[in-house]
Parts: sequence; structure tokens; C-alpha cells
Amino acid sequence: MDTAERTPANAPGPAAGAAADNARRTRGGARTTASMADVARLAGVSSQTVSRVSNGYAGVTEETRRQVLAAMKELGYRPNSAARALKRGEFRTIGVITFTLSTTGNVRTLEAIATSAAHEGYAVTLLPVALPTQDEVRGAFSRLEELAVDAVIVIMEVHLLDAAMVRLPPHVQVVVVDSDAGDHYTVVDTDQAGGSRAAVRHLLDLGHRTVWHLGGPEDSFAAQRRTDAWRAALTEAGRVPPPLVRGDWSADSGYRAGLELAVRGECTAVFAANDQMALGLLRALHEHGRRVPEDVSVIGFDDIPEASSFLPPLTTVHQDFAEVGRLCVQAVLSKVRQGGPERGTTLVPTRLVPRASTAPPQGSA
Amino acid sequence: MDTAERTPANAPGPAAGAAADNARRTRGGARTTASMADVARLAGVSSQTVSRVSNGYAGVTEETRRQVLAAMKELGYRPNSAARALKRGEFRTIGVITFTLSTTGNVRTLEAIATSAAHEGYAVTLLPVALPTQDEVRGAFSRLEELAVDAVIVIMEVHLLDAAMVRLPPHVQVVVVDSDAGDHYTVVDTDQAGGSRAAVRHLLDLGHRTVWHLGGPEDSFAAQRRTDAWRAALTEAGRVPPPLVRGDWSADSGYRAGLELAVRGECTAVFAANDQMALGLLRALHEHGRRVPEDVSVIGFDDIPEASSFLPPLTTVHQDFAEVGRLCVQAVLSKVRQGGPERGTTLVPTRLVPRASTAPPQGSA
DNA sequence: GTACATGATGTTTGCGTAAACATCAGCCAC
DNA sequence: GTGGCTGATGTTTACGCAAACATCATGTAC
Repeated sequence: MDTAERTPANAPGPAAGAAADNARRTRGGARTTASMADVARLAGVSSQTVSRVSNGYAGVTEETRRQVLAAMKELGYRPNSAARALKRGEFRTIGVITFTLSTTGNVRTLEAIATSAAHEGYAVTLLPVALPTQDEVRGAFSRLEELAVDAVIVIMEVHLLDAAMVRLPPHVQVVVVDSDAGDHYTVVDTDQAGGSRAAVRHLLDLGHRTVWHLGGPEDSFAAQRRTDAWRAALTEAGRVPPPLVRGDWSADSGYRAGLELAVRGECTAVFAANDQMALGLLRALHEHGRRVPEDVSVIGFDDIPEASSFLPPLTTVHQDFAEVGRLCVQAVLSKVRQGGPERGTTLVPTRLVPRASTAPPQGSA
Repeated sequence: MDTAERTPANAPGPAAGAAADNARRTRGGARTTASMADVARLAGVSSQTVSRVSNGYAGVTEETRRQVLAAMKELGYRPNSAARALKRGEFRTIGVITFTLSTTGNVRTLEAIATSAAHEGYAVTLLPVALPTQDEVRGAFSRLEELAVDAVIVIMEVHLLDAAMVRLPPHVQVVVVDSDAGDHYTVVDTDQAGGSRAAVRHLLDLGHRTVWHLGGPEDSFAAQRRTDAWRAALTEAGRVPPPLVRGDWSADSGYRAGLELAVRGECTAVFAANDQMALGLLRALHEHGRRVPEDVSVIGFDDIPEASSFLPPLTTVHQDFAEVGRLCVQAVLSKVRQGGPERGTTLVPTRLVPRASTAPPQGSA
């Protein structure tokens, strides 16, 4: 019994040796970190007192606290988060499930989530889904089931989530970005409709007869909403929506779509559903000798950092990803804390950023 | 009592009633998930047998296994990872510390890390560092100290890591991306030098007298290495390196630097340290009436997806971020498993992607 | 038939922490 | 001074899991 001869008092005295021994005891040959008990022995207090100091509870003498802190430092003590999580029943971790990080929006949102979460003392665990297939999504969620998270933020179309028939750990709260499922989930999203409307109005106000649209992929809810809003804004203004041209968000797809649009002389204004496609579009127009903005005006969506360096600098709709991320964390944590499954959609406003790719039409009219 | 009439089989019998009670016991009013004990009671076996089934050990009768699985399903049992981690002494989690996710490289590497880690049954926890200041870095690491991770991958300059004087939890293994500190850490990185050399050679082979360089920020090791290799390649070829122009990786900074370069008639070829700066450079050259590639050849680094849609499509050096991420995970897990602190640097090769922004010089020579 | 292996299962224990409860000294009121 | 009362600290316990060990049938060798 190494601890048998411990002198009571408040002070370790001869027991200090045993404490040190214990602190560097091994498990399976590997050095283990010191536990609360080790600190307690070295400081000559009970482990509960160490716990109190560790968690910053009142009711510990300044003297005792100092002693404990010193012991912690000497042993290099750090709380074992597994034990802590087990005891407290929470992990202080948020899981984020997202598709490919190749779109600016997802990345910026993720970054904002991580930053906000850190601020709240939460860690963020990343669950990438390589492909938007049911199997992949289901795989991610089944990994999630075994994962140590208190809440989940899903950055993806909710219909894929439903389609995957995932069952989440029952107590895990979910917030979804990019969806219209506000009646089933808590949703935080950019005001896609408002931004699209602003883009269309901007072009109409410049004097264009109508506005063409280079839309995103069919299975994207965000793309769908931008397209719907484009159509609605035109109809409201009494204009006839031209046929829809679709891309897949990539610059290449924008280029291919642009090849079609470039040969249509009647097309003087295009609203691209994101900046990357607008980039490809600019290239296609350029190659066909159609000047921007003299012959064709182009407006994008997102306001990626490079947009101001396009040729010409791109007029676009700015999204506040940081705010989206912040609101996601706030929403999901309020659900965790209050348990309430508040549903509904929160929209983050957008802002039109006029640059050099839009101008009044010059050829016709 | 729905389960009360269950016949004992191997045991409890009258005790079964308590099982149901316990399975739906509450904690602080909130419903708790079922534990192994609950499953065991319902299945009429010991919790150890449940554990065996849960972990796929042999030595369980098919009959028993079925019963246990059925009970698990009925109760919606999922293993508590905190308890598991506490018991096993490992978290199956890798922490990733990184600066801003606004650079393609970091993001792509992160994504590859997450994917590889998932493959190995590991989760990835993200620790963002908002600003490259010592305080921020130190903050990230102090959060890390309380974090449940077995290993850490650092995507940043190691000198910042050292400067922050961080002490990592002793048993946590580290792998660093983007550094030359292979003698102190395990480093995985792109072959910056090889890629830069290839870029310079490509331009010289086209007949350019020399190659200008639009370098990255001074505090970036990657930028430093690209710059060094550029200089070395020129010197080797007997050319005189022109003065260095620097940006900060952003397209805007490339534009500003481009304004300087555009007015220098003797500049016929530029090697930009990344594609974003190349984009800004293209814009500046265009605005000054200098055609690319006829008057000036431009080559980038990274091969971001948009590079093929630039005006003109950008010749660039392709980085295999997926491979970098994969190797990081492999390296860090081998350290975790073998405990060996193998140091040294692993380089991932690059590949030159010729597109339309480079050509033989036409004006002079 | 006894002894002894084998395989299936049950029992005990402890991981590190923190809540709940217990103790104990000092202090105040009357 | 006796009976609370307060504040500081110690003791017990349980969180959920899985390793280590214990048990107990059954089968098999001689």
C-alpha cells in the first residue's frame, strides 16, 4: 500500500515520493497523463477539491487553490475529457456534415461555425460526405451515431437527408443550412430569393429588356430558389423569362453554358447563380467577341474574394457566410441547452455589390 | 410491464421488471439513451455479452447474438463513446489545426484528411486559428489540451508553432504540413521546389530570357521555398533573377503587383506563386494592354478548379492535395499506433499543367 | 468414470470525473 | 455555553464500458 503511510495533516510530507511514482505510472508501457487523484495526493487534498479548482467553483481557500494549481502544473495535469464527458453526459462538441468543401459557401460557413463554436467552448467534428449519394450520406450518419457529439449542423440538401432515412441519436439536435424544410427542421440560410431578386432588379433598372439565368444544378435547393426568384422577379416586372440554362456550379459548366448564350444576340444580361459559373461565362463571352459589360452584362452570386479580380471585376450578390455560421451555432446550442426543437427558418440578408460587369445595354433598345 | 413475463432463460426472471424501468429512466428530465445494462437485461444476458456482440468478438452463440442484436435494436442502443474512450484510453479522433480556410490548399488538404481519417475509423476535430498571431495559436493549442484527440495535424508554419511555445499533451502525436522542420517533426508537404523548378524551366524552354516571380507572403514557408527554387533554377540556367515582387496570396495583391510588372517592357514571363495572384496579374496585364500569352507568359501554382476558366486558361503547377492529406493521416496514425516519433519530411510530387497562358516570347529576341 | 480441455457466458473491477452527501471546525446568537 | 449555521473540505457513488478473471456446462481422452 503505497498510500498507507500518508501523513494526514494538510501536507504531503513523506508521501510526496509516492505521488510522483504514481504520476509516472505506465499503462501498457505507454506513459499516461496524471489524473486528479495524482494531483490530489501531491497537493495533500482530496480529489474532489482538485475537481473544484479545476472547474473554478467557489468555496476553495485561496491557499488551497494555490497548492492545487501548483501540483497541477508540476504534474502537467489536464482533465481527461472522456471521463468528463461520461460524467457530465455531454461532449461539448458539434458535428458538421457537409458535402465537398470545394464550394466557397460551404467552406466559409464551416469556418464560421468552427470559430463561433470555439467561442462557445465547443469543438467541431467534421464529417465529410464524398458524394451526394444516399449510401454516402447514410454512411456519414452511421459514423455520426458512434460519434461524440451533442448536436449536428447539416450543410446540405435536406431531401438527401430524408432520403437516407437516417436515424439520429435521439437527443442530438440538428440545424440545417440550405433547405426549405423549416417546418421539419431548424433551418438557417442565406436569403436566396432576396438576393436573386436584387440581381434581376439591378439589371432591369439598368434598362435591360429581360434577364437570362445561368442556374445551378437541379438537385440543389439553393439553386432552385435562385431560379424561382429570378423567374418571379421577371414576371412581376412584366417581362418574359427566357429559357433557363443550367450549369453545375463549376466554372467549366459556366463556360459551356456561356458558349450557348454567346451566340444569342438578344441576350444582353445574364444572372449567374454563382461567381464560378460567372467566371466561365465571362470567358465564353470573351472568346466570342462579346464585350462585358458593353454587349452583355453579367452578375454573379456569392461574392467570392476573387470576384473583384475577374475580367471585368464582377458585379455580384454578397453572402454573409460568417453570419450564417454564427446563427447555426447559436441555434443549435440553444436547442441543446433548452431541449426545445424550435423549428423554422432564419434568413440572412444579402447585399448587391456593383462592380464593372454590369451596365446599361448599348446595342439595341 | 411489457417485459415482465419474459422467461428467465439463463437468469434474472423476476428482476426483468426493473429492466424496463431502468431503460427509460431519465436524467434531469431528459430521456437518456439505453446503456449496455439495459440491453443486457432485455436480452436476458450479461452486459459483458452485450459488449462482446457490440465489438464483434467471437465466442458468442449465433442464437445469443441474435437476441442481443434484437434487444439493441428495440432499445435503440448505441455505444457511449465517452465511456468507450475512457475505458480504452483513446478517442479515435485527430485534431486539425489550421489557419484560415480561405486558401484552396488548406481546404483541400483538410478535406482529404477528413476523408482518409473517416476511412480509418477516425473522426476529425477542427481547430481554426483566426489570425496568425502567437496568441491565437496558443489559444488553439490550449483548447486542444482539453480536447479529446489522439493526434494532431498542423497545417501551418511550424515557426509559429514554436514561437507560441505550446506544450502539447505529451502523448499526442503531431504531423505538420508546410514546413521544413523535418528534423523536429514529421512533415508532409508538396514538393514546392520541384514544382517551382518545373515552372521556371517551362518558361525558359519556351525561349524567355528570364522569369519574373510574383511571390507569396514572407512568413509563409511554402512561399519562401517557391521563391528560393525560382531563384535557384534561374541561376542554374545562367540567368539573372529579376527583382522579386511580393503579394499576399490574394488576387487583389496579384493585381497590385501586376500593375508594377505591366509597365516593365522587359518582363515577358511571370511565375506567380499561386493561381489567385495569377488571376489578379492577368487582370492588371489586360488593363495595361499587354496580351497574355503573346506579350507576357503567366504561370501559376496550385491548379485550382477555376484555373482552366481564367482568361486565358492558366498554365499552372498541379498540387495533389488529396495525396498530402492521405499521407498526413497515414503518418500520424502510424505514430499513434507504434508510438515511434519518426521524423523526416515526405514530399508529394507536382505536375505541370500547360494551358493557354504561356507561349514563346514574340516581341523581342 | 475421472481428468481435463474447450467454449460460452457471468461477475468483478476500475478507467477519471463530479454530483451528492457527510464531516468538521469556527462563529454567532441567545 | 449550547445549538444552530456557515464555509471548507473529505467520502461515497455512479457515469458506461470492457479487460481480467471466474464459472459452468459439455465434450473428449485415457
